Amino acid sequence: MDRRAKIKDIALRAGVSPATVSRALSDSGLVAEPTLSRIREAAQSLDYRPNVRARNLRTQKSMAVLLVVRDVSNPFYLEIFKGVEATAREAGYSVLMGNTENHPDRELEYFDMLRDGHADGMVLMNGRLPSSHARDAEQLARLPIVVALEIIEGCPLPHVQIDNAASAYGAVKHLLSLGHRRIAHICGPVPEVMSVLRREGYRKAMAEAGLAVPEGYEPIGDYTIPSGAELCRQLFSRPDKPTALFVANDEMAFGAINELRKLGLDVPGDVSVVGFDDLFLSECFYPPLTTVSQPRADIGKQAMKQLLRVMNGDDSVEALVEMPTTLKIRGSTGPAKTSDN
Amino acid sequence: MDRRAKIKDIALRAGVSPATVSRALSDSGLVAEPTLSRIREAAQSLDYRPNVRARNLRTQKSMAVLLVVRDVSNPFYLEIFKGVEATAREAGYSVLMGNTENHPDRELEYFDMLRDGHADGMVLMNGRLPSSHARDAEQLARLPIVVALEIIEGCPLPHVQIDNAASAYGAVKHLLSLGHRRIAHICGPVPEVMSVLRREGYRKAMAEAGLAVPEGYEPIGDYTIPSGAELCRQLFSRPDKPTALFVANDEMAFGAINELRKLGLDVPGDVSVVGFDDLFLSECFYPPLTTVSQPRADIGKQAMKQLLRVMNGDDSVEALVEMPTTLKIRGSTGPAKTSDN
DNA sequence: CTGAAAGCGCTAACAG
DNA sequence: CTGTTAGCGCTTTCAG
Repeated sequence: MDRRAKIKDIALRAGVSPATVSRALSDSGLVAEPTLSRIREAAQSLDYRPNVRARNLRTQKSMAVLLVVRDVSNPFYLEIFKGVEATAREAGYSVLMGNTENHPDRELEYFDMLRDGHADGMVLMNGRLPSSHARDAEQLARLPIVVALEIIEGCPLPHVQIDNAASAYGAVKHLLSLGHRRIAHICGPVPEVMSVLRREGYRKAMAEAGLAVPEGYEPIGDYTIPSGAELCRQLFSRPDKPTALFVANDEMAFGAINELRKLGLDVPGDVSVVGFDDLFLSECFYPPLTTVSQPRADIGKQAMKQLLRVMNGDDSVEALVEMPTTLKIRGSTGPAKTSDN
Repeated sequence: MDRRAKIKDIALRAGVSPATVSRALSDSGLVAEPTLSRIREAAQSLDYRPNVRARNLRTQKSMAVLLVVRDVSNPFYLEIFKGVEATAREAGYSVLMGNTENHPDRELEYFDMLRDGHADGMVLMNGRLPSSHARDAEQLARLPIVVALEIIEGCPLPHVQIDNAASAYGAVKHLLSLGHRRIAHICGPVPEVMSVLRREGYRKAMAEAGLAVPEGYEPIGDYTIPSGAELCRQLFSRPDKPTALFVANDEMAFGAINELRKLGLDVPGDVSVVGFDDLFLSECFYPPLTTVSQPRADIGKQAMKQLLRVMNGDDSVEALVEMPTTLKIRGSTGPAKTSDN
């Protein structure tokens, strides 16, 4: 007996029809007791396992979801993976990794996978839609997709995100409260929404404090370490050097801090730095980075939860779930030197 | 026309049989030219996409592989994900995330998924087998599984790994060449093979240098930052404080360095530290960490390549692929103080 | 509560 | 080169 037992085999052994076996094994409650346990025993003794491919065809489901990111090797996603994976598992879904590398072709590919039945739903963290899909809002809204982390403007799909502007605002407020006045902002790749929003928060806090943002105080980076270093160097070659930096993500903040060290400037003695994201390692960096912490695992969980609702046709889907951030005040920020005020 | 076109629809429109359509669309080369393009056009105009679920059932394949790790949120895996994903994609496979959290139940679960046809193969980075499978080597060897990164002793499956002992040996040699004599080793969770091998490399280098390893110079950690900090503190409360540390992974090395800072010791001025793994951020850590760099993306690629061979019944599968490591010498190691010799 | 029958959409013999 | 036929293994009407 080498081949896998199928439902038919167990029907034969239990002396019932395949249909009954199917019903018994799916806990439908439609099978009576003497039969039920007979079937279960037969299944057990034959070491039966349902063939998912057959089931998938019949039910037109895959019990899998697609988790699409720009770059699987970005550490930022790690805990989101975990959150999504945990929630998906619980509901019986498995998770397919999608990696777009910011290629429009690949972005489209995952939409196709959805269409083709590779997966039943998708958590999209890609920040944009394939152009072919962006047009028709009606049709788009019907797709089983939840947008997480990133924000796609004017997109009718449910979103799970943080309040980027408010979080940035809070971070800058913190610097202000420490007495800083010359606060520069190393910005993300505008015009991406997320970067724009974080910059907005910065501007709002500055404006409220009655501070003008000097020309060139908002250089634009690309979220990478070298970019943070480079822009920091630029900023500190100015006559009006900042005493504090609000950096749009932690990686650029790392780059900036290392650059400051090279310039002989102490953090936070000479310059305070606030990041955004709270990466693994931001805490054990030296100095420990003050940063806006996103509840990444929860974002993953929420996104998957929403997606489950979408896939179940549950109408309690929320168009927008906003997750709270917290400013983690650590060692990279300190009071402004009084001479600098 | 709302419903998806199926092969039958396009057969109808092109005036051929479904079988011919299937052949045409799969580039089998069995369809002649006038027919071929007619079919392609029909498919195009109907916006046809094959239903993967039907195909999967028919072909008894899933065109998916399972990538099983202990903890998806461990940054170490990031580039491996990328390597596996890239190679899998190229071959038309998608990648399912598997996360065991070191639970035997979950480990088994993924083996079951393989059996059940969720995936056609598995890259196992879990370091052990479910007890139910460990017994029967014959049967195990027939499963489409490649073990990567971790080493499972006596397991007949193909492995893709690095030479842990030799890499550790090289790391310690580096410290020796800098004049260090009191070199301690913060060890991983023995008796796990990987930790044992790294310790072996350390011991070998020490022995060759004619140095005895003092009692307690090889404390055992669990690869986490706090564990590195704690063991470092212990080590430096001894009378015979080390002048150098070889730490079994980068995370514990981070913990150790932060602890040294707290103790008022300079790295590398007072103490040199070598890590293992070369994480994202090890380079931008302060001081930049000297560490053994594993070619993670390549490990992922190789593992997937081997798995493709296994799944294709290709007999060129190598039982063991050993990937080369390189010692990245950065700022956390320096010459021993002469007074310490 | 159980059985019979139909079919999900595709591919692969087997003929022609 | 193309058509016919027969399932892959399961679930789900529809009857009884």
